[in-house]
Amino acid sequence: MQDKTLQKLQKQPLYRQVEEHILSKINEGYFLINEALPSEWDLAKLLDVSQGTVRKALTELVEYGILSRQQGVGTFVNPPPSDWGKFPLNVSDKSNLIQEEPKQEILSLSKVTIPDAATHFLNLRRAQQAWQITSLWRLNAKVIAVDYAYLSCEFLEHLSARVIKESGGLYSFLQRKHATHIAVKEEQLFVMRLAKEEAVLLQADTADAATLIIRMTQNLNAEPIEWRKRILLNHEFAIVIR
Amino acid sequence: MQDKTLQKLQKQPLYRQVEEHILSKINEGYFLINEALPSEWDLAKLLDVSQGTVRKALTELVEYGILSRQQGVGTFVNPPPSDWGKFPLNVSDKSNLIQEEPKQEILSLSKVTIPDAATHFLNLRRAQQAWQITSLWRLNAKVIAVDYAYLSCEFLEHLSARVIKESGGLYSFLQRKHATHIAVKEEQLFVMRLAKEEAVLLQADTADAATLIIRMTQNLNAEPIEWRKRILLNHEFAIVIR
DNA sequence: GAGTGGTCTAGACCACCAG
DNA sequence: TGGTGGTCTAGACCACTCC
Repeated sequence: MQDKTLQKLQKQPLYRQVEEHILSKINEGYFLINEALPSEWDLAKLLDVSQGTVRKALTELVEYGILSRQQGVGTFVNPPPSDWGKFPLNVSDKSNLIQEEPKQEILSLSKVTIPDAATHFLNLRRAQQAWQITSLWRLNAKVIAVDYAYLSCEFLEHLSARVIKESGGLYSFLQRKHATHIAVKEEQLFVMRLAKEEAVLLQADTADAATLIIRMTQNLNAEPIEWRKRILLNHEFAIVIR
Repeated sequence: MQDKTLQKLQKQPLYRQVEEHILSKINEGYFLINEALPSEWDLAKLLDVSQGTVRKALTELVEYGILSRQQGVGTFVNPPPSDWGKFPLNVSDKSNLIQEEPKQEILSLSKVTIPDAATHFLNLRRAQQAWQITSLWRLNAKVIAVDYAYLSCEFLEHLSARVIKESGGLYSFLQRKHATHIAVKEEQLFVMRLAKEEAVLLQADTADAATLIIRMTQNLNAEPIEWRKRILLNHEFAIVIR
């Protein structure tokens, strides 16, 4: 029983260390997206722990949405989540279960003074600078939502719309390029009427009803990453919560 | 190794049988609400399984929200969930984390022809009869939501507003009196404008914006139980999703 | 039939809480 | 200090998938 890669006798439980190890291998590109991991027994041998410990680690990563399991086949690395989030839209036709995810278009990226509402969650001071990423969401060519994401400039010094697009979204970019796996901490939903600015962007009437969604995301160490505000026209589409 | 209460060599995994056993003991009133269960080791001895198997069963019941665990203290039976659901409301004051659950008032209970939208989920035919339970929800005396719950009459032959009130809500009633633990299968959220009928009930203006919530609930065997429609005025309160 | 995930055991030790 | 939940092991067997 020799310590090979994991530091036993640490405050962190062994299975957490196994999780960290697997995550870092994913980040390094050693375990590839949509590819199978080594079997539970092989991982156990590799890391010098029991299969049960590997199993517990994999179970948590499956619950986080990072891995998928198929009995008799293997355990696979999921692609990074999209910026839309985990609640798909459901076209409310007669019991059609057509669930779709809208397409993102990044409108702009810039440094702005952070909105007051976001300061507390991101641990920033009032009127400090932060990245603002504005996106438009389309379902079948129709604009259905606008989106303002805010991130601390200290956390991310360099950023451009191009690299985010190339990665396929902010969350994908953070996972691929900054080894930051993202998790939603909380979402808050309000009804509202559109202000002029959003009505123009959404090609809708002022005073139309919409859903205001505030999303707060963090990394797997529960450190705040992003505060996002979305205005969604879900008259004809349902937000599906499972 | 004698089979005492569980039937081993069954298609169901042992830990599921342990779950069933614990649930039935809760339903029988043998394990009391807010009281501690026997320790994992005692349960293991009692049911003639290993502590690991008991542990896995308890873990699932904790995830369902039926039990709570406290390290070093014990495992406790939670009170049944309220009809409000698992998403509390958040007063949107300056980062006040005051989360509150509104108070329910049952307005009426009657047999009606079921709305078309609910037939598919409840496996009923069009224009069949179903129970309709109408509730009003108040936050600090202010009316904020109306609620129409539908249940199959075949599933529940006898029902009255009084017994539901006495139990503290429909879900509580189903758990206490019908051994039916309830789980949300899916919720769908739309924005809408108030129709006259709801505007009156909610003491709001016609054409005011509101959130329409469709909730589908099932028992732990994934059989459909209830289809519920809620109209919520969440201008000033957020629905909090964790 | 070989290989994978899924279940189960018996026994050990650790971390936390209460009296 | 004794009892509880939390972690970990080594080894066994089952259930499923694919060749």
